Amino acid sequence: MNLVEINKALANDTRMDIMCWLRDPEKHFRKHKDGKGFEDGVCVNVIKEKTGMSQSTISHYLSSLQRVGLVQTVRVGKWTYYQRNDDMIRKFLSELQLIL
Amino acid sequence: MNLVEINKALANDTRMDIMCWLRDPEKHFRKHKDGKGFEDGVCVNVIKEKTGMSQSTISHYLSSLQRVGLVQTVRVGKWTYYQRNDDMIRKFLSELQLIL
DNA sequence: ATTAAATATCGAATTTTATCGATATTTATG
DNA sequence: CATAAATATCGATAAAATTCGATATTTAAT
Repeated sequence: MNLVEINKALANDTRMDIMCWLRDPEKHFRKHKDGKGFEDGVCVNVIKEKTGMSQSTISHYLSSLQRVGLVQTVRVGKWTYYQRNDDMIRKFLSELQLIL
Repeated sequence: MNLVEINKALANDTRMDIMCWLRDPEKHFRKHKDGKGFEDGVCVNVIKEKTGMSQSTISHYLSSLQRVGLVQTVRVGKWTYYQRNDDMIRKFLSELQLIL
């Protein structure tokens, strides 16, 4: 875990928003069209719609968040579902608490 | 207090290091040449020496940290002493804990 | 009043980030 | 297998961050 890299990932309004929204997908995102719930996370396109940014940008953002471990993904068919990695988030917060 | 702006300030190894070093100046910095202690903080030049970066860069870094409220300064004669703003740091950490 | 020391600001060069549209890839479906 | 849908990657451009050396400013000491 690299604290500064995680801070970089969170040093952007949209990426920070996404992290917060993913705490409670029901509250923040529209339902998946195929009726699937959010138990595996939220698919890229639904996040894209919420932000209003381009698909490529959001895909890129989500990759960054994944690269530093803040989110996890599952691929199911043609969809990639993104959800928070609460383990890593806890680790990050306590490490930051400890050293800062 | 702007969470994302604070994250940007901490999204750099040197600035993060400085914040950490300032937790315990006695441990991390050489003494001030005029014999002054660290009760008001650490002067720019001593921080500059520790990092090995240029004076202008470190001055700039310290300004960024001050702009977001992570450090406070006192001017005494020709010296500017920088020290942590623990109040703000606490606020930042608990806000981050709360929303992330 | 000059000079010297500490810090801040300016201007510039380089690197990194942000962001898009276009294209490639993967998977499901007719 | 051809097509469509979802996502990922590529290439490009604009904006922001990094970092320096040079210069300006402020204060102390002669």
